[in-house]
Amino acid sequence: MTVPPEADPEGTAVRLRSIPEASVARLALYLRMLGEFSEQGAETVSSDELAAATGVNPAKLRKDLSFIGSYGIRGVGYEVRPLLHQLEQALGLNHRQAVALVGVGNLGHALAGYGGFGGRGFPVVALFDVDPDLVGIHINGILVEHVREIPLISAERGVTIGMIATPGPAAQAVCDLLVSAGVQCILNFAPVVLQVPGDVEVRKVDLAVELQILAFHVARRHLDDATATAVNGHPVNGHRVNGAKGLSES
Amino acid sequence: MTVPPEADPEGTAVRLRSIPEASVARLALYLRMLGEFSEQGAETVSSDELAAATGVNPAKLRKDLSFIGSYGIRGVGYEVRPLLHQLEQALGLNHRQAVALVGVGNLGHALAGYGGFGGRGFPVVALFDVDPDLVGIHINGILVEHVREIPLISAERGVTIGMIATPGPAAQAVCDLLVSAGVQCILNFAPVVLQVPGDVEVRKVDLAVELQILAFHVARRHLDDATATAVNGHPVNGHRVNGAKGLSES
DNA sequence: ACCTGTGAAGATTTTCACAGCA
DNA sequence: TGCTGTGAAAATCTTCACAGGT
Repeated sequence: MTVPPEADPEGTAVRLRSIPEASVARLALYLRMLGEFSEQGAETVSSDELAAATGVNPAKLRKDLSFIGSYGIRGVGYEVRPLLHQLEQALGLNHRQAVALVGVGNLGHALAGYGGFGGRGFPVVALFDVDPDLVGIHINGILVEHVREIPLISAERGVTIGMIATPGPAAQAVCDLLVSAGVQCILNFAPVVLQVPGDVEVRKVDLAVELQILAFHVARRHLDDATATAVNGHPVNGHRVNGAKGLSES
Repeated sequence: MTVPPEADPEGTAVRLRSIPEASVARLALYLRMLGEFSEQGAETVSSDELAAATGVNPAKLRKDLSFIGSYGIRGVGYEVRPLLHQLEQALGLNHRQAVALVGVGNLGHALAGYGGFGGRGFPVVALFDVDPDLVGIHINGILVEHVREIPLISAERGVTIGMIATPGPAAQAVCDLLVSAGVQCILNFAPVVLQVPGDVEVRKVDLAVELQILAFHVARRHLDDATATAVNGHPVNGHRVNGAKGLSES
């Protein structure tokens, strides 16, 4: 028997389930920007201010926040501190998420030393590689261990997120090891599509693809300019100059 | 006078303009995967094969390819080699794109040494930083120059893409310098929203946000499991498990 | 007067399903 | 038969515009 489509009407948990995927990505953005507002001593922000700071449309932002049931104050805005906590809770940042990083070559080494993780509630608690020259060294005070230790050590240290920064061909095997250790969330920097069970979430960061998307836009722009010039006699400047627009992002 | 909606019927250039943004991102993916198929000596691929390899729905893939006017062969599939060239052309990879990288701290240093760029037609031709300890050193054979040289050197070396890997507070100033040098495409790793003129394209890669999105999914999953277990008596395992592919073990 | 919360319209993207060709 | 190419339906996401508090 399957789960009925509408179990638990008005339940406390269910509202989370219904946050659109696209909104989740932006909520994370709002959270960081709110942190900065908070550090600067702001008590409240309006949707317009926060929207400008994050490059998002204000109505969209309000709708995003409405998904986590936030309470803004009409005529005023949102109280920074409470909103911040609400976002943290919605994003599951109440309990720390321990990160294991596999592959400490070029990119991996940088990620291991990158301050942006630990400071934000994602401490890197384990490093792995296969290279005998790397296994045994310390990076940022953390010992690099052999990949074969992944299952044991991940379980031991309560790893919930795995980052894969290995060469492409090694990624799937590493992924399988992480999954076998119970890791359900994987951030994949390797240029391959990982095969995982349905209860594992994978996100991919693909730098070469990002550049190619940009390359496409250069090419298109040159074509646009050429045709527009041919018709108009002078180049176009089509888009609005960014009152916080146009940087739609994912 | 504005540009007429349908100048150049059947023209070679215009079709490019109409590729949906979401498709462009996937075309880059197909391109890489095709490269691998090609290396393995495949002559043709079906949309199903390529879709499986890239993790995309086959119908979506066919539609994506139809935007660049590709000619597949019914009953057979696509010829790897010609399709590859068509994709390269559509993505603007016929002429090399020179990349300038600003900020060679932790992350930037790794990016500078990352082989995935130069090998794919995106040679890094200039490095910049403000830190006196870094200015003057060589990374991968490239001299790190002072940020103030950005306008001059970028123009000299024909930079078309800028990558910003500085700390957040420095990013906007660096961005302005790149724009003043005529750079129209920027890949931004700094955790800020850049303000740019309308003719400049920015893409953002935000690692902390990626982790937070994952964290959200862990949290949601735990809630789901809890409720599903409560209803079913055992945890759910929603999706298909995806026929054991490949690169097995170590 | 100002700003949130949201129904409804609009735009975009995904998926289906099948005609048509090799 | 097998697989592409594509209208049309469905799903998702964005934007508008305004009711309703403060």
